[in-house]
Amino acid sequence: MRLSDTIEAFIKEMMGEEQQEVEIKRNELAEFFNCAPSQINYVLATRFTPDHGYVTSSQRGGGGYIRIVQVRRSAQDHLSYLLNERIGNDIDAQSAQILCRQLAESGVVSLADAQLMAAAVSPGAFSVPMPEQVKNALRAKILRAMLLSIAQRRGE
Amino acid sequence: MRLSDTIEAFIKEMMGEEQQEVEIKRNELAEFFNCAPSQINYVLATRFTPDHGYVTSSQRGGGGYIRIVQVRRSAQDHLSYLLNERIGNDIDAQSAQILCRQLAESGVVSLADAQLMAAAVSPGAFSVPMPEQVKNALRAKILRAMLLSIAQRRGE
DNA sequence: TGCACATAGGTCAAAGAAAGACAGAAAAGG
DNA sequence: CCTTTTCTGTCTTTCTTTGACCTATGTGCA
Repeated sequence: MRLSDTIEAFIKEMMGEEQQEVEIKRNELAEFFNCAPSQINYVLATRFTPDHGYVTSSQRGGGGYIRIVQVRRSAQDHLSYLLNERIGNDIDAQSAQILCRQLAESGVVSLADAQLMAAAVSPGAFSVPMPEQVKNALRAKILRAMLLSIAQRRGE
Repeated sequence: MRLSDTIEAFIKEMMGEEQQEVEIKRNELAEFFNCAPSQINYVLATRFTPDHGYVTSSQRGGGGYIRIVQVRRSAQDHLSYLLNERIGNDIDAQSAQILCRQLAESGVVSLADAQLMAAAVSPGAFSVPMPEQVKNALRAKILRAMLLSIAQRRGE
């Protein structure tokens, strides 16, 4: 069995049934499996992506950690679709507004969330001199980040 | 748990419910936690700034002390302060994160909203090639737009 | 009054502790 | 073989902790 698979299994094992969330220490884990720390990143990058239903966050420096949260089953498919297909690498202001409204109407996100997202990517918020292309790319990233944040909500 | 976090928690614990204010002895506290006195300054500088909702003052010499006062604002005041004073024409990523967190901690917005806003102005969401100055300007606009959206939904 | 000394806290830079990024080597699959 | 996946190593970035030196305040004594 490949190391990556072993580490993947180990992390999933750690993630209990109730608590779909786990916090690891990259260096400790690497030491435990006797591998380079960056191996852990490889596992995360290839097996714990949003497409796989996971969102990760981390903290550097003394006492640092990596937190892996499993996205709720119901939200996962939507998330992959939105991230990969609906929002591309760029999205114009109007499409973004429409998307936010649809998300609210279809009940994927709350009205409040949708309004917040819409405000963040509104033309007004983006009224700063820079090429439209860059704006569209940025809008996509911001929407993406916000959706990941919503997907990440769980438990507390 | 990091020492800084422990000290932060300890100080917040000391701060009673009514009495939103506490006076500490830097050296005593350092002795208690078995650390360098300047560690206390680090905690204050990173967790008890005005952005975090605290104001500190101190007195040197015999009988010296550090006083930490928590500033309590109404939700309205807090929002208008951010909109009119704190967020200027630009704001860096870290300040924005801290501001969002503070909004949640002071109960002005829900934790979910705060996280959503934080995600929108996070370094990750802004990982597109453009000068930091422009990013900061845009961050300010986006943050402002989101806060206005929240203020508005509070309106009716 | 004024100076010496003890007692505090302040500043800053360097060291330490993690995690991230990315290129390139090694191994597996076909 | 050649391509793709896995793994390692090196350098970078971020956050924390420590330590050395500085400044301010209070006190006692000439």
